[in-house]
Amino acid sequence: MSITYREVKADILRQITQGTLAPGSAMPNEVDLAASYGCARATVNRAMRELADDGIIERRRKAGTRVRQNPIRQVRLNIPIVGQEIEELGATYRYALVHGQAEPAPNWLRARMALQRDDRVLHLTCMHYADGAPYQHEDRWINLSALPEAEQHDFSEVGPNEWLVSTVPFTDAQISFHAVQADATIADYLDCTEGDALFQTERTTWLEGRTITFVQLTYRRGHRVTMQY
Amino acid sequence: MSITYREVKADILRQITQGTLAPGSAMPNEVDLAASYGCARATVNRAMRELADDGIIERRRKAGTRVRQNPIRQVRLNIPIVGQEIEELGATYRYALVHGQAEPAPNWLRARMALQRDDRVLHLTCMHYADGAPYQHEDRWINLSALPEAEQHDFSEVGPNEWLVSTVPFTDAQISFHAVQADATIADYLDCTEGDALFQTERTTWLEGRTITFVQLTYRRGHRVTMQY
DNA sequence: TTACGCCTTATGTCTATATCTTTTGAAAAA
DNA sequence: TTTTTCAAAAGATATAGACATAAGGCGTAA
Repeated sequence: MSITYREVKADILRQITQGTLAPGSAMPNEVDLAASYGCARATVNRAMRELADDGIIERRRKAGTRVRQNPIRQVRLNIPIVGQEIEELGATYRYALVHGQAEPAPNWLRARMALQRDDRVLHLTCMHYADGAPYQHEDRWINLSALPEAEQHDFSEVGPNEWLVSTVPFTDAQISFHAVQADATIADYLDCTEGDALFQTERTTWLEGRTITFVQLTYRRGHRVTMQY
Repeated sequence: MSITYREVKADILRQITQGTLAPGSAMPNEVDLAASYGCARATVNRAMRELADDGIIERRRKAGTRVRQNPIRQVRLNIPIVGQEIEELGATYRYALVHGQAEPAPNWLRARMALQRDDRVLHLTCMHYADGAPYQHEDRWINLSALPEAEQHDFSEVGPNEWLVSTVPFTDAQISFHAVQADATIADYLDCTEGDALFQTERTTWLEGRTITFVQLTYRRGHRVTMQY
């Protein structure tokens, strides 16, 4: 077999990292590269397409391909559901429903979830434990107009996150990470001190333009999200 | 022209989201799909490959392709350098070097950066401002054994991050996000109250197995990292 | 029954060629 | 000079056919 697209990709990357192909410089076109590697143009194309996707090079029709001045640094971040996250740590997962009640949406939440004036929400408060110790506090609101079956569902055994991903998979979401100070309630749940700095994730989820759910996930003290690139 | 791989991808995705193809179910093989779409196998292959890459379907040689039971939720997170980040907010960026000194690596850092006993590091403390207000505090250590030219460089005008990405692009890195409480020093720099919960990023960067730099980036109060998927 | 190894099959990849689309730069028109 | 138009260039994508590779499953031998 002749040269593979992986080898072409690796060779081009090597030339870039070793400085043979300088940042900002133009690269030969696909036809010429294919000729010099002695392979088909499609093979070069795939290698170049992946490098562009990785943020290493920049491609423009007619203008050609050039090495990016500064490579785009990007990571892929998996968003696991908390049970899996805990079990991957090698710990035992336990879930508890703290509180669940259907109620009219408060104003701040109506704005946040883009709800109508009379929309009702299911407010759930849950705890997730790793090896018996508090791991994550979940404060969730589900839009009952968009997902009425949530009101009948029993969340005492299975967490709302798990139920939602199996009931409405393939949603869109916006996620945000930030830091919050533990208030007395959260400190109590997460077994930490009031005022502690905690890592919090907020997530709003849509299905076909309708807001399904908004959730605040507050992690135990010292939680980290790590990534490689 | 006949059907495109994008259309095939969109159609398969539609079937999955609409439930025609149930989660966990096996899909027809590429040859059959190509026949039913009236296109080449390569076209179907690209559509399916991208769906697999998106975490929607699962492919295994011989075993075939099936719809994932729970789609993998993943986001792509760009790691901008702080100047760009601030300018994208529409604010004016200003940089200041607070402190810079070459010194022997303290023990905790030696462990963290996997340094030898006698390795020296350049310790830099910098501030980044958006429209004149504190935005980010940078505490950085550069391994002088790996990057001796850093010692001669003047970091009073251009931040170490910018200098590093142009001097040693194409590095590997591990990033971590977490929350910290502002101590008196940080509170002073970031113009917040001691004890405030702040978002912090830590990053260790390698080049060919050697640790280049370790940095702690502490953001102003209320900083958020947001993503879509 | 169990373990090993072959056969088949589905995906993975390459080739060679062709057409489509976007974009740039130059020529032509105002 | 400025604007419009157009052709060429380069990447984007499609096709048909071929071979490569991994792995499930079955048959055979221990």
